[in-house]
Amino acid sequence: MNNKKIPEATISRLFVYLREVTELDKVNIRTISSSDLGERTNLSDAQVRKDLGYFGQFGVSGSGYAVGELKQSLEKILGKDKTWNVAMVGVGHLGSALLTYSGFSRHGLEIVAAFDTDIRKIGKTFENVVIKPIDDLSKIVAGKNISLSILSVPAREAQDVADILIEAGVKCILNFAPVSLNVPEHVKVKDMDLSRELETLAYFVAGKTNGKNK
Amino acid sequence: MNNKKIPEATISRLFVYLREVTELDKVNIRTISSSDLGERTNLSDAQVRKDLGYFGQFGVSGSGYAVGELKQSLEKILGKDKTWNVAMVGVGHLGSALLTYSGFSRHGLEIVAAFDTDIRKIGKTFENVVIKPIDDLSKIVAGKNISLSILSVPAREAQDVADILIEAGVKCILNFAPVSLNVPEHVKVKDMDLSRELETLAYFVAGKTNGKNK
DNA sequence: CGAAGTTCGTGAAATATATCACAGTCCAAA
DNA sequence: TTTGGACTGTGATATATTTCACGAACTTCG
Ligand SMILES: NC(=O)c1ccc[n+]([C@@H]2O[C@H](COP(=O)([O-])OP(=O)(O)OC[C@H]3O[C@@H](n4cnc5c(N)ncnc54)[C@H](O)[C@@H]3O)[C@@H](O)[C@H]2O)c1
Ligand SMILES: NC(=O)c1ccc[n+]([C@@H]2O[C@H](COP(=O)([O-])OP(=O)(O)OC[C@H]3O[C@@H](n4cnc5c(N)ncnc54)[C@H](O)[C@@H]3O)[C@@H](O)[C@H]2O)c1
Repeated sequence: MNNKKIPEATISRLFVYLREVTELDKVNIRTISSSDLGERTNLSDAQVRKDLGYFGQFGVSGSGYAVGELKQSLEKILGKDKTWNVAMVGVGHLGSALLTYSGFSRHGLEIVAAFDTDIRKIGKTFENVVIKPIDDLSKIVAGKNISLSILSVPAREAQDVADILIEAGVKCILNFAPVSLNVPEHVKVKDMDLSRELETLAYFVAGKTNGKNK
Repeated sequence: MNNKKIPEATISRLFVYLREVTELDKVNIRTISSSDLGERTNLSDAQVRKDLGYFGQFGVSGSGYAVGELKQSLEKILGKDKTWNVAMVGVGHLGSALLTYSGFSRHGLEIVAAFDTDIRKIGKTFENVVIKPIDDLSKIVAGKNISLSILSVPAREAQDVADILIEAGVKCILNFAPVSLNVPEHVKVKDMDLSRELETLAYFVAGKTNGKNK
């Protein structure tokens, strides 16, 4: 039916559609058109239809998409019946906020292991996760079959830790350290460089607005 | 010389190049080729040259880019001589980690105001920033000429707070709440949806790897 | 100095992604 | 049942972004 390559952006948007139809479902809205769904997600109606179109035909001409069905279909497509184990490395300011965040598990993401080098932190427990020394990483990641990781160590440590994670078999890294990580082909990194994102936003409103000369 | 529209992705990468040449400069490397710079940033040599090409000619055929000059040029292009005031709304787990992060100010981003609704938090100080009630937002944002903001309130509150921010004159929102914000044309939102990013990563390694059925 | 070897800058080509636009389908109402 | 209106699904088109590829500029070295 459709064997074209699916853009990564499409997958990412599918999660947004799912979030939206989940909300609609809660308030007993039964049907939604691509244009309404687009409006709610700040996307065009065509974008919505095209994204869904990669995976089949979910809509009904004349009335739109059945919310319940679309929700189920998206959950199926996106593998929402699965749970992902996640390893967290670097339980500092940011790491501990993430570690205590309950939102992940609602999305099937379970932080099942956390690592740090600071002996004052090792052994402490956050949300049922005991912080382990980094030297235990390899064994634990393999043992718990972990393929996702969150990296929130200082920039200077990030590459070393990434290497350890990859060596241990991790396949994805959500990287908060402001460095470009060097990783093999089969490993996916998503950089979450907050400063950079803010600065990029600022760039596009500069001139119109009010950055101050130092 | 060049009046084509510059891709946002290019701007974002420029910050990466700048980070890299800053490091090179520190260790007294004087010259770097586009292919070396690309290697360090996980980009192609052509990409590097094209990105820089939007802003002029910085390179020297046969030897590459002079690190010091490139650094200065990038700083100029990216407005690194400016400082941006940032407002932070929602000083919870995530917000307080961000508030205490020293990395922002190293990039010319100063969190100069923080807001919350929780009376137990109002009045407390983090890194010289006193947490204020949300009702003071409008006045303070206008008074301090703030155009950037970080939104880390619960999802259900996010749209309301965004409206307040926009009404107060903020032009950019770095949004950590997992909701699609509705904003006017002239306001830029960057979603930082951590769960979604992790799930999207997971999607692309699924099959090859080990999500567990619930 | 001249030749060999690098590397840039940049149009042109290739890819990737988003939008358009409309035939075809379905619904609802009379 | 028929008609009008509301929508989808999807090729075709447009736009955006990246990669290619090569002439020209520059460096180095014998
Ligand atoms: N805190 C923020 O709000 C924020 C914002 C943007 C980016 N970041 C980035 O996120 C990363 C973490 O920031 P943070 O503020 O949480 O820093 P932090 O110093 O509070 O925490 C870092 C943690 O990593 C641990 N660590 C250091 N080396 C390690 C290693 N080799 N293996 C395992 N653990 C190690 C430290 O013991 C510490 O607990 C940094 O790269 C920072 O630039 C943080
Ligand atoms: N904590 C994390 O690691 C994490 C990870 C991913 C996403 N997020 C998202 O970031 C947001 C914040 O998460 P958190 O864990 O820090 O939550 P939190 O509950 O710890 O903090 C939220 C803060 O916002 C304040 N608040 C609530 N309503 C407000 C309003 N109308 N105006 C001003 N302040 C208000 C609360 O008093 C609280 O201090 C949420 O949307 C969450 O989904 C958090």
